[in-house]
Amino acid sequence: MGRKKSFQQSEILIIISDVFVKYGFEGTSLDDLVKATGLLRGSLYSAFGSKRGMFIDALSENIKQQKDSEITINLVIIAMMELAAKDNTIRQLLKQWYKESASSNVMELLGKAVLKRSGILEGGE
Amino acid sequence: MGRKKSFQQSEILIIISDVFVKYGFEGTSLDDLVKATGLLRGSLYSAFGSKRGMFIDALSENIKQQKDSEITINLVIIAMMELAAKDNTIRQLLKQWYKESASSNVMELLGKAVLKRSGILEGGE
DNA sequence: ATTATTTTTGAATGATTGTTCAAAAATAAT
DNA sequence: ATTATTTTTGAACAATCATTCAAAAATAAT
Repeated sequence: MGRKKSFQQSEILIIISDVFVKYGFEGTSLDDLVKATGLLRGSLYSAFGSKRGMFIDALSENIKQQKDSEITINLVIIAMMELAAKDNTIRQLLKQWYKESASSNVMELLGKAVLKRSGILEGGE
Repeated sequence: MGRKKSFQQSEILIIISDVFVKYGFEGTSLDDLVKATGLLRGSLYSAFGSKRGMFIDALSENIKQQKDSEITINLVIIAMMELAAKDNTIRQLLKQWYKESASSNVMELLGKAVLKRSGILEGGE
C-alpha cells in the first residue's frame, strides 16, 4: 500500500556511482546528485539517509556486482583516500573488497588507476 | 622597508602540507589551515593567494625537496585524485614528479600508499 | 467513498565554505 | 618626527553546503 516509488534503487545507484567517481566524495555536492539522478533532495534522503549513505550503498553495490570494474576500483580508492581513516563501516567494506579481490597484484591495480585518473600520461599539448 | 613578516614561508608550508595530507584537498577547510599554522586568513591569502595556491606551493616545495617521502607521495596522490583532471598547472607538476621519480615501480609505490592510508591492513578489532 | 500509508515535492534551515578588504600595527627611509 | 611601505588583523560577505520536514500527491485497503 501507499504511493509507488518512481525509481528503481539499483538504477539510481549506478548514476550516483558515476557522480562520486567523477568528483570524489567531498567534491560531490547534493546538487550534483540531484541533477544527475533527476530526483529531489527529499527522495534521495528518504532512500539513503545521508550523503554518506549514498556513497556506502554505491560502494557496496559495486563491490557486490563487479569486483574489479573501473568504477568499483575508483570508488574503492576514493573511499580509501577520503573516508576509510575516519569511518569504520567503510573500512570494513574495503577489507571485504581486499579479501575477495581477484587481482594478483592489488597495489599495482590501485596505483595504475590513480595514475590513469590524473591524466598525466596522455596527450602532450 | 615596511613591516617584517612574522613567519617563514617554508616553515608554514610544512604545516600546510601536513594538513592537506591529513584531510585531503576538498576535506581541508581554511579554518583547519588557520588553526594549524596560527596565522590568520589575511596573512595566508597575502602569502599564497588562494587555497589552491597553498596546495600548489606545498606540492612544489615537497617535490623539490624530498621526492619520495611519505608526505610527498600523499600530496601527489591527493593531487592526482582530486585536482589533476581539471587543473593543468597541477598536471604539469605531477608530470615533473613522475619523470624525476626515483622509484623503479611507481604504480606499486602509489598503490601501497593508498592502501596504507586506508588503514584496512592494521589492527583487527 | 473513506481511510491509511507511502512517496514526492521543494522551500527553508543553520552551518560552513573560500575570499576580500579597510583599518591598525610595525618597520624603514627621509 | 614625518612619510612611505608592508604586513597583520579579523570582521564581513556572498555562495554553497548537507539536512529537514510539513504539505501535497499517489496508491492500496476497507
